[in-house]
Amino acid sequence: MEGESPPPLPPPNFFTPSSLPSTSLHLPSLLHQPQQDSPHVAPDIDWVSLLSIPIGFGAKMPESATASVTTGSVSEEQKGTHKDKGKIHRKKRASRPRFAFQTRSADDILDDGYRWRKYGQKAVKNSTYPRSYYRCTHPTCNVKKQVQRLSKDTSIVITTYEGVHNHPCEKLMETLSPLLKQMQFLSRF
DNA sequence: CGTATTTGACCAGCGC
DNA sequence: GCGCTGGTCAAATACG
Repeated sequence: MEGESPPPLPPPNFFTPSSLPSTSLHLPSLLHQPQQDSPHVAPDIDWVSLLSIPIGFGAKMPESATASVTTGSVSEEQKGTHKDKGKIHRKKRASRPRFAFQTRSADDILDDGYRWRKYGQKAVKNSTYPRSYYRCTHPTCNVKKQVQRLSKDTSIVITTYEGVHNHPCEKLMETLSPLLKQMQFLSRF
């Protein structure tokens, strides 16, 4: 199946309101990241286009939140990782929409409203901390993300998303529905 | 008991 | 061609 949308940019709608409490996203001086690893870091981000995606709600970013984005060329193919009795083989480094950003948080996992299941962890070169691999738990969504703490600045966490969610954010719905109800109620007056 | 995480092994890509 | 490294699987384990 090729359910996912090929457009080479739209990221999922992270930074949902519900994600804010646990993570502070203010890192003014981090834009010049030493890009030691895979993710290339763009010095500037067009959050408007990033957030105005069709899926979900296009959540708002905190005013001065910073992030590093990297996008890759899309090549839909690695779709169904062939499973072969326990041994799968991904084709090449198939690139899908990909972007990384940094957050300052004591917590490795930032709550972006989606549910993630950890499927691996690896020690990486040039980094004191291991990289963790997560996959979206939604059955039809195979978005992945990698989370790695910066060895230089242990308060910084680099999160790399790969792919685009093809489903709404449940948690966000949960969080917002009472709010919406309240708004509707209030708007009657 | 069902679901999520941990962890070691396996495999493919890439550089030398 | 070989070795290194990163990415993924899956069994075992932990947790609610």
